[in-house]
Amino acid sequence: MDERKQRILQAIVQDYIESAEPVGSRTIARRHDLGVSPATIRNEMADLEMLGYLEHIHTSSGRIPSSKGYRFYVDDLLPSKPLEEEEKALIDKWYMERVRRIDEVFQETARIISHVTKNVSLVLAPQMTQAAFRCLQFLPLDERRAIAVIMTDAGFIENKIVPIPDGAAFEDFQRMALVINGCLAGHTLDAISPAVMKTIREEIGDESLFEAAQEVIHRSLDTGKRERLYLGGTSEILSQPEFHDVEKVKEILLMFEEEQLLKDILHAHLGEGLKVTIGKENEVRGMQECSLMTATYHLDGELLGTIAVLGPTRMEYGKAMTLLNYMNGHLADVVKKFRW
Amino acid sequence: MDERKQRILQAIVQDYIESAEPVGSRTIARRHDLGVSPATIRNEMADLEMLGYLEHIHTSSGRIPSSKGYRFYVDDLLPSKPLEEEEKALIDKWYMERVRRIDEVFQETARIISHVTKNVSLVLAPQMTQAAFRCLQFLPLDERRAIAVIMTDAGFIENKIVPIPDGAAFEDFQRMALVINGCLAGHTLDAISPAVMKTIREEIGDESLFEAAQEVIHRSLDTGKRERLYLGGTSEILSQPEFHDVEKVKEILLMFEEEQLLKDILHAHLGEGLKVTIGKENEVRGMQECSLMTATYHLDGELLGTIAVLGPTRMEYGKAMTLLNYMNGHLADVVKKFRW
DNA sequence: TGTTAGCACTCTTTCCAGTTGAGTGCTAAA
DNA sequence: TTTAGCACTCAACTGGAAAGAGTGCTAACA
Repeated sequence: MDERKQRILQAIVQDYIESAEPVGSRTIARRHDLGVSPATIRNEMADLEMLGYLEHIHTSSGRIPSSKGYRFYVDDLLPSKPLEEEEKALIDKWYMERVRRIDEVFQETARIISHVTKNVSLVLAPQMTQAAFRCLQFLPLDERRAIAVIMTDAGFIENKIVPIPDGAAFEDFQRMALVINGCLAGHTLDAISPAVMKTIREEIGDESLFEAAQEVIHRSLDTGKRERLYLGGTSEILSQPEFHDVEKVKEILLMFEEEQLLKDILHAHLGEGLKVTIGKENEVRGMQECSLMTATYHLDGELLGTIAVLGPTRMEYGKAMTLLNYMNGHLADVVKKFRW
Repeated sequence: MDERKQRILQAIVQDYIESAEPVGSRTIARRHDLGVSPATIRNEMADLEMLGYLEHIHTSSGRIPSSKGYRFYVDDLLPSKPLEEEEKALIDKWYMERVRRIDEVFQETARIISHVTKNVSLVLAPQMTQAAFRCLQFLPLDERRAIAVIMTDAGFIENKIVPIPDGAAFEDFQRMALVINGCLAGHTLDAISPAVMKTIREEIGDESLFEAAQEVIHRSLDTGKRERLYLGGTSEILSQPEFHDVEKVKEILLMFEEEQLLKDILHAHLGEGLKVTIGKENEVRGMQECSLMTATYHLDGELLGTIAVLGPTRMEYGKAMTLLNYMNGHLADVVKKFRW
């Protein structure tokens, strides 16, 4: 793979991303100053096809990049350009204007990403399991019920109604809260071991009270695992010529409805930094003609969540990468602002 | 509009709903036992077109119903049939299997409606403004902050972090909670008047404390107004031949992204019972080739929210109406089960 | 007088053949 | 090694012909 081949591949990928039409040797020669004639380019293209970087619909059509071609382009040929200052300012402005509560941060992030990249965006919001348990408190509701309020370090508060077992009083619950807080404070929720639970059981003593406690803790774990997913710009993707076929649109919309599937996909990329999965590299049916770019964002070293761009393989990788890299670092600042 | 015309109109609408093709006199004569020849039907069709119930694409095409035609069909010709017992059982099963928390009730309702009708469903979940304020409590968070927990009769609990003003202590907040609970208990949130606020101000005495209280109350009002909207089956609509054109799909998907617009539309129908808005009767651009069927559900006489079916004008009105009527009565029961 | 059969007419859809144009692959010359 | 030239391929477009569905009108019929 000599340098000229690389330049030609780069030219083809860029032209194809722009035009969505198979590109021919003549077009490349005219639009890019490679200093060689179309015939030479044709020879190189034949080689590139042999090597698996390009594809051919039929004998007399131009070339389009294969998944392998995009992969090489993304890994080695992508011209990097930082985000414009004014774009950064605009993004800050959007956050300022439209976000009032912490969960709106993610909604707005999804909006921004889809708006800038003209593709679908996905934002997986922090899961409580990664955040440390902070404290649990009970509030009296009526004679037979109490409200459990559970807080974590990441700024999330959950609540649940618990029935007070016969023979117990609200005061027992308050005592129980002390025990639980003593044992669990600082633990991440998925680090709560059976041994710790056993200690709690012994300290509480009463079996029916412990069952209530267990339910609360179980619930907080359960809620924690329920990561939230925000989708943006599902209609943007329809502007792309590859989605002019309604059947394909349907397939992808159907995928968007399967929230758990999307969460699992994003979850699998958690902690991997910026990663691009191109075309057939995607295992999920319905995404084989798409590329997915994911990035994980952090806050003070603690894993927070995943942001992603989903578009046709012919997406503007450079732009998407630039934006995700920026949001990656920026999102932590925004979250901090809307934290406690 | 004699009876024969009505039967012919009914036959045309039904056939068109089924086939999505303009229907001709011969088809009607063959498929429906009207006892007259195609020629007679042609004459009647010409009359119906004159009266505005039918439309004509070009000289030699069959007829399709106009908005007026659908309107007459829905109002006067719709054959009513109750939901099958087994369908009811299936719906109950779905709720049982998939719903764990109160907000999942609405998500699942949307799923069920879209699944049964093969159209898009919209569910506007209860707004707190309609629910009565139950009580407010504070929990200590640290020296300078407290957590406010607000509960309403409808089973919703919201929380918010409030800073404790300099010079005040957590105990002042507890005193404040007593005052607020005394003044607001039983009020619906939108019935909290300036006069009541003034009383609270006087009873609290301290200005900075009152400001904190005001913020909490304002926040609970604010959250209350944020009705939640659940969408289901956006991909279903693509199976309909009228959405084979990607431009139309895009237009409607774009509408789905404007959550506030959808909320406003559903909100406008709140309290009107079962209502059908057909084709051009819809004022919103992008919905002019669709019909929207809405129904409001109640719980113990208290307004809860709106459920709706959105589909092409050629939707199966009978089925949708049957289902909405059933869900209408049924949803209250389900909500009750998942309430406190 | 309402109903029906017959027929001419309209318009869409489908098919086919011919043409155009973009693009390739190969060969031979520079 | 590069390039010009040329034959070849294939998709996309064009125009016309034929088929088919359906209408509207007229005249006959019960």
